[in-house]
Amino acid sequence: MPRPSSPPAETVARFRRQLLRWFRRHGRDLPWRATRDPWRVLVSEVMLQQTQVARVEGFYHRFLARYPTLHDLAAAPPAQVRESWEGLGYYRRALNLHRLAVTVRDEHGGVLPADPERLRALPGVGRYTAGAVASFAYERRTPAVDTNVARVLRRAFHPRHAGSDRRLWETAERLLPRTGRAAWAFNQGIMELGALVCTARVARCGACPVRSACATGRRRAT
DNA sequence: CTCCGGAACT
DNA sequence: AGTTCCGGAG
Repeated sequence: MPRPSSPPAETVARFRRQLLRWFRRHGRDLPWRATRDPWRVLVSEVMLQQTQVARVEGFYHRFLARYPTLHDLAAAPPAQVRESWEGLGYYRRALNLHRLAVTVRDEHGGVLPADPERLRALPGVGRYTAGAVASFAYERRTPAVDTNVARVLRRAFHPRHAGSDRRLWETAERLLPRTGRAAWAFNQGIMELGALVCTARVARCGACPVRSACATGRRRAT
C-alpha cells in the first residue's frame, strides 16, 4: 500500500484534539503566553530563536524593562542595544531587532504588521518568526514551524521523509483548528510538545498525549 | 566533546 | 546546499 502524501483526516483531527487537551493541562505559564502585545511577543520569539526558555526568561524581563515599547528600542543607540543583549549570543539578532524597530517606526507607523508576508520582509524575521508573531500576537490562523515543530510533524506524520519543509508546512496548516484563537493554542501546544516530550534526542512516546495519532508513537510504547 | 537551533549570506 | 553566529544541555 502506498504511503499517503498526507495523513488521514481522522488522524489529523485526533492529533489536534489530544494536543489541545494536553496543552490546556500541561502547558507552562510562560510570560509571553500571558500577553498579546506584538512587541513583547516579537521580543520573546527573537530571543527564543536559538536560546532555550529557561535562559530567555530573565533576559526577557530585563530587556522589556529597558525597552517597554518598540519605539524605546528604535530610539536607543546601537551600542546600548548590543550591551542589553550580552549573554544571549547571536548578536546579529539584536542588531536586526534594532533595525526592525526603526523600520516599523519609520515605515509602518510604529505598528508591527499582522500579516506573515509583511512580517517576513522585516530584518531578522524568517518564515517561522513571521508565523509565530502573526499567531501569538494577532491570533491569525497561520502555521509556525520551527525545528521543534518540524521534528514533531516528521515523527508523527512523515516518519520516512527526511527533507521537504513544504510538506511539513502543509501538514501544519491542515492541523490548525478553525479559529485563530484555537490556532494560537495549537501552535503553542505543538511547540510545547516538542520542548517537553518529543525532544530532539529522545521521543518520550510513553508520556506523549498524541501517541495514538502519531506514526512513531504507534510503533513503540516507550 | 557533540549536538542543538533561525535567519542571512555565500 | 552549506556556512556562520553563540551559548547551553546531554
